[in-house]
Amino acid sequence: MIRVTLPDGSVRELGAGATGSALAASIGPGLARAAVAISVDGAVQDLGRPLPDGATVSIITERDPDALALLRHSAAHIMATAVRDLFPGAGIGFGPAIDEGFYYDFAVDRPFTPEDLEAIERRMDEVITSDFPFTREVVDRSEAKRRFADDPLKLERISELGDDETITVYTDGPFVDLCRGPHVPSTGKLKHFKLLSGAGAYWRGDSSRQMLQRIYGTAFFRKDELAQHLMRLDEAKKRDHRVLGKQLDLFFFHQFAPGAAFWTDRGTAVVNELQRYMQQLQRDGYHEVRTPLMYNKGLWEISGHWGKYKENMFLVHDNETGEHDFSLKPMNCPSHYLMYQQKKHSYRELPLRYATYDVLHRNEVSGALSGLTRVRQFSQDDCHIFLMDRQIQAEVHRLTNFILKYYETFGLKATLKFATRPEERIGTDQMWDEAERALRHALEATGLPYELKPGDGAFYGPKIDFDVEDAIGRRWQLGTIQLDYAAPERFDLSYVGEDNTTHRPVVIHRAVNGSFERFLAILIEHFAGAFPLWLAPEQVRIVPISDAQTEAAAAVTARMRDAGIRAHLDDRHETLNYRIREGEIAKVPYMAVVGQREAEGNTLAVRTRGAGTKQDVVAVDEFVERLVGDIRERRLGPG
RNA sequence: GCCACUGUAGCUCAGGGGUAGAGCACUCGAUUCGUAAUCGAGCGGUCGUCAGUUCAAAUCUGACCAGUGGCUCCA
Repeated sequence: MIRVTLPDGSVRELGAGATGSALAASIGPGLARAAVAISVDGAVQDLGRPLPDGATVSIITERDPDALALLRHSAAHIMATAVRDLFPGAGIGFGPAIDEGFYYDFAVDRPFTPEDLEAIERRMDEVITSDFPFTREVVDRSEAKRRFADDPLKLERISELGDDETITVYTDGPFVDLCRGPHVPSTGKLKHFKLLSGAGAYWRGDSSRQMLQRIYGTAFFRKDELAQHLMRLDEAKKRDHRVLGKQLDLFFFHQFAPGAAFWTDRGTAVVNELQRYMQQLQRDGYHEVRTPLMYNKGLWEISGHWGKYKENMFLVHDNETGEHDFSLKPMNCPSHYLMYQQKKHSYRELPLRYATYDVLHRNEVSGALSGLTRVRQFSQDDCHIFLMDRQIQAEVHRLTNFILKYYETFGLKATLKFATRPEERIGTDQMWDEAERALRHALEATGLPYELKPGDGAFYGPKIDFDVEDAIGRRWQLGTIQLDYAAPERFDLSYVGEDNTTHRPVVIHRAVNGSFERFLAILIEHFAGAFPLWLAPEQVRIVPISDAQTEAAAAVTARMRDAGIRAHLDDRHETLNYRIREGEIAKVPYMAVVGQREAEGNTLAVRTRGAGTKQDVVAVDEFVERLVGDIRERRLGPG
């Protein structure tokens, strides 16, 4: 007899050697059906394993957050089962559950085609129908090596396992895999899955190692969840900023300038608007500066970039020395330090905030480039703040509020991450204690929840990162507040304190957008191209019904432009329907139609984006006033 | 950088060893219209670049350029 304690505190007696499945069955048939695994003293394990006496257990069902990862891991095994069947001799790499599904890497002699994926899916269906149980077996090292003698990838993994680790092997039907587990009880548990794509992936992510073929897939417990996930992927595709950017005529790329965007007049209007907003927010207490884009290597030697970051810098050839002694700047920080060094600073000036929008270049490897999200040329809303230790808390508090307010303007919900001292770091423990304490206090003052990332800080100081969630639930890391104790040392920065002696300031690196390029990519996808009025490249399109109203419509357009509104007149000799359609496709927030009635009455028939034929006849004055107000307040909408 | 795929008109795409196709856009003409495509005509391409194979290459081969997906969320 054994006794186990359930989550509600009750104790159950079971026969010796009773398994999780037996426990579930003893509680009820519904639970037995819904059970996928069991937590024993906090560790998740297979239902089929015997329960130890005296354990505290809880049955894990589909509703449990851990259950999905388990299902997906099992799905990866089922996929491998199918692949091994269709591609005998395929080597088996890693096959974990990931955030949105699972993958498995295979050593095969050719990449998988879309047809292969379909065939694998069909074979998986058969494996599922067979409802093979997942069985666990503990083996010793030599037995493990014997079992996987024909698979060098697995042998490599086995040789790395520590002597104190239990080596386990899982079998489902014909497929045997080295695996830590746990798994769902049988292959039949997998009902709703889809293979999504195949791609090359290095063994262990190391580009000097063998290239494997990876298959990505996803799986859910419920059919509607899978359908919803697939719909979300589809929605993300539709919102792709690269597609919308072309459609809305915002920017383009050219093969002669890989990784650097060309901004059209429309795109430039949006970027300018973003920068103007940032400038407005930074009117008080910030010094906007401009510094050179290109520097002699001497600067990079001091900053440490020449040693550690050279690979990512664009070096420039100097005709006089014949050497590549110059580099385009990949970051603004050193420029700001040089600017700080130019004068002697009093403690009274601190915190001193230098803000800039300078263009930066980073030589990303060609394969990493992607639309506006990974580029080689970009500009940041960068700011470096020089301050005293005791000012850190107040400054971080101020910055955090600033950043959150900014995101709120776009309807982006932010979450915070707090990264503390890493293993490899500079500075004393006392300094880190103080820095982390100050950051944490500032964080807590916001009243927002934050995630702790121990050991994730920079070597030169702790940091706060800001993640935002967009309209379709995707997360992006954007802003950052980083404390830096190293740079002031390297650049010998100082200020004169109240005591009339020299002190070392601390530097805070702060970015809100990250880069304008990437932020705009996120905004395009977040708004699906339908920018709020204040950001829209074209805010109003004025559409006269016939030539008789062209003059009146032109007068309205001029009137709006005078009021600072980006208004365009569409007096082409096309039908009204045609022009309305084009305006809708261009996602212009408002179309103001001028017919005879409007021209005579000094009104506009306003069509609001997304509102269809529902129109709103308003006086020109009133409409202009309304738009100017909405733009000034940077209201979200319309739509 | 590495692997796979892709590159045909301004855009989206079809075709494919024997003189380049469609729709939209653009130009011109007609239409002057009340809220998502009026009709007709016309213009437009060294088929990403450079080599090679071939009687013949947009098509096959190679190199290069560019784009797309991916390159440990650890058995």
